[in-house]
Amino acid sequence: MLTRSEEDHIKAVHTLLQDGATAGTKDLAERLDIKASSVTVMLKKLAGKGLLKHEPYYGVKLTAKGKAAALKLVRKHRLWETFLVERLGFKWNEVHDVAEQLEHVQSEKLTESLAQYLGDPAFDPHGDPIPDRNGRMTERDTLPLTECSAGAHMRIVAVKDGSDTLLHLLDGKGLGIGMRFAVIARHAFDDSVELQGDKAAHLTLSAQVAAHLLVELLPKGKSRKP
Amino acid sequence: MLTRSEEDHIKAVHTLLQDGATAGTKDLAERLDIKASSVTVMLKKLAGKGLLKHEPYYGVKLTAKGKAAALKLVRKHRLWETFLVERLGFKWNEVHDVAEQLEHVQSEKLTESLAQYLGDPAFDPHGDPIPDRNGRMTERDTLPLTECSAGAHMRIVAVKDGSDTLLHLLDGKGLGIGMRFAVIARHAFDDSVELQGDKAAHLTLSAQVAAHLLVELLPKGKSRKP
DNA sequence: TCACCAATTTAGCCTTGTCTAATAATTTTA
DNA sequence: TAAAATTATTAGACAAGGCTAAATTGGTGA
Repeated sequence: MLTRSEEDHIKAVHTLLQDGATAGTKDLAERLDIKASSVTVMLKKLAGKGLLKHEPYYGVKLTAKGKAAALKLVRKHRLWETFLVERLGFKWNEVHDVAEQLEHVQSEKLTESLAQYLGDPAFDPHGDPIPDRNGRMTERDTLPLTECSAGAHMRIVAVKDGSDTLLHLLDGKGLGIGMRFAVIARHAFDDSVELQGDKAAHLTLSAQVAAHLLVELLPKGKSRKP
Repeated sequence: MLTRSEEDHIKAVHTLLQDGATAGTKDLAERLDIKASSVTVMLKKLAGKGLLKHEPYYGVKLTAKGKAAALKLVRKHRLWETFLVERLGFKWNEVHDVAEQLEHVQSEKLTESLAQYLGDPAFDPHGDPIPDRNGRMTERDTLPLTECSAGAHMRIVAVKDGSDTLLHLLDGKGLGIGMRFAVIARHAFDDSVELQGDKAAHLTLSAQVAAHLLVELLPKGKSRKP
């Protein structure tokens, strides 16, 4: 059984590694909003419990045990986010803090009942994959919309690091996970992107916005059927 | 903002007072499963925050502020219990520990969204009243089945202090909240009670079981309609 | 009324997780 | 390559919330 702080540290390590960053003492301190010296102490403790390996000035790696613990937390976090959005009517940007609390509730039965209740979803409301009970996630080929060439057909599958203001903008344009578009043009001048939706919907997105949208390419011509 | 331990203490005081017991240092220590000396310290802290008044050797009383805090916790606890049973398929006896964790999640919006999602229930799966957002509870005239005279028509509205074994027994007999019965007989020898349900269901309950069932009397003759 | 028993509090200690300040180790840069 | 900058660790302190042991308080029975 891990304490709340131990769980927070494990998850922070996992998130950093997932993003391709190194998980050094300093990086963890920033992410957890505590001092580096506190992180040092906790890393020692977690290494002692066999959850991670710590190589100073190089970074932390999770052991299999640590990885499993992290994935369990990610699973719980994303299941709760799904619940909050799909059942309780929260907006994308309102769920994080609450899910952060709910993910620490300890009950195997609760987690699995919730998953089943939600229909064992494979992706959360932000489009991020939800690990199954064994820690396995559905893989998808995605790319940022900024790297999508003109003429491509695609579907929006995830929103990266959605801040309040970004989500507000997307809401305003009626954009959401799962929507399909054709890329009409990419303007070299400002890297903005023009999209054409199914129903005469025509949109222009700035490079900043496009960079936050992950899309999945669709076979051409089939603009409707999956 | 209260800490988890502060919340636990406040709720323990409230529960004891609710049951008509006095909330002395020792009683609280027993209920919280900590030592009396620890309770003393915490009571001092809570009194300092204006949540309760402490009269040594006499007992603790909650202030209006303390009462409000306690009712908020009770509300959250019972809403979560309702969610767990009605939506996730938990049994009566499986919900307490999980609800104990969930009740500490801090989010006004979560609480109210959950309440709305559940249809603003006035009673939880054990039949206990759920305080509304202002702390008000629906009142009901109830009495233990042991005090119900022969010939009376009644409905089971709550199960007091349901242990695993009691709930298992009730399940086995097909008994649940909301069911209507006529009291056929009360046997002086062992205080057992005989009940007659709508559909030829005939049951005998021991005094021990009957004492745990709270019932609401129904106008005679109307065995069907509320 | 006095002595005892139970309830309560006080005093001092421990653990967890944090902090600050000082020190050490490593990498970067000039 | 040596100084500077960055990163990490250690040492000592503190707050929260628990514990044990000892002292205190209040009620009660002989």
